[in-house]
Amino acid sequence: MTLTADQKRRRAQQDYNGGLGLCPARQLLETISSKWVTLVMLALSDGSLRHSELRRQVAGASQKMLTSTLRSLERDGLVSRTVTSSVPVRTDYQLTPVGHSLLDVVYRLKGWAEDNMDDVAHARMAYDRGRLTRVE
Amino acid sequence: MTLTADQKRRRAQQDYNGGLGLCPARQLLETISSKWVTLVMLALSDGSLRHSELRRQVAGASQKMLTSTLRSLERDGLVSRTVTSSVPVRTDYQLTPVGHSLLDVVYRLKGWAEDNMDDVAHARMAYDRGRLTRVE
DNA sequence: CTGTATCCTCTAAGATACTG
DNA sequence: CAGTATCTTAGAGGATACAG
Repeated sequence: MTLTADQKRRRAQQDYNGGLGLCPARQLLETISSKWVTLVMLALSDGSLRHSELRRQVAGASQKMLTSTLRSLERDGLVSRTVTSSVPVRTDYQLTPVGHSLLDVVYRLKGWAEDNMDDVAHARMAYDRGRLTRVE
Repeated sequence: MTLTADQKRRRAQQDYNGGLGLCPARQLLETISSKWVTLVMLALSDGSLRHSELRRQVAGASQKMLTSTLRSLERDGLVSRTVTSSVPVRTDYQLTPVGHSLLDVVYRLKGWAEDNMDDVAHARMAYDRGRLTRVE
């Protein structure tokens, strides 16, 4: 059986989605690139916080996003959640050891970014300038 | 002037989008979490490749995505593009030094993922199991 | 206080077809 | 060979209202 290049590509696409898509590194990228994940983890870096405290500290996140971010972090075992059934309810969140180790990795990312994003920004400007002069 | 909590949150949202949204680390995350960026960079890690070679090596990427990924990498100065105006045209791509240094960071990410994503996967299963028994 | 549930919007990614 | 142009779609993120 002979496959066209296009068919091969589509099959590869399947492979990607079912195989590489499950690759650990890919999953990690998807986790930490979620909009609020790093900010929440950062907020929790020096201790546990209540939901309302997080809300204040990670200002800008809607309640829905804060909750869903926390849920996914909890699900991944990066954050632990402690509910105190008083009235009113009290909920505390804190990084697990795994969560802390991930935060270390995030700091490395941050380090590279701070060291190099200036260059990147300049490259972008140069590139865009080139495009403009060619277009106008 | 007094702001409601909601007004404060919305202002914070603005601040985020106009301020933190421009934070280097955030930009970096957005770059490398784009679906094909890491795969393309990986493919280019041991030398330059032509467009068609990349197409074969990064199987699964549509032509559009491959091109647009390459464009954004070029714009950021992570990849350089060399066009040879023969017939037919020949285009070669290779990582710049900055691109290589970013690849190093990506390898760190990959390392953490390989070391910890097992734990994460187990945490997920445990979490989901809990949810299920509660729901059923 | 801590959350769900609903609806809406916007954009990354993909399918497809065409050009120098 | 290398690339652009257009259309479509799935899902992340956000606004709002309600509930234990």
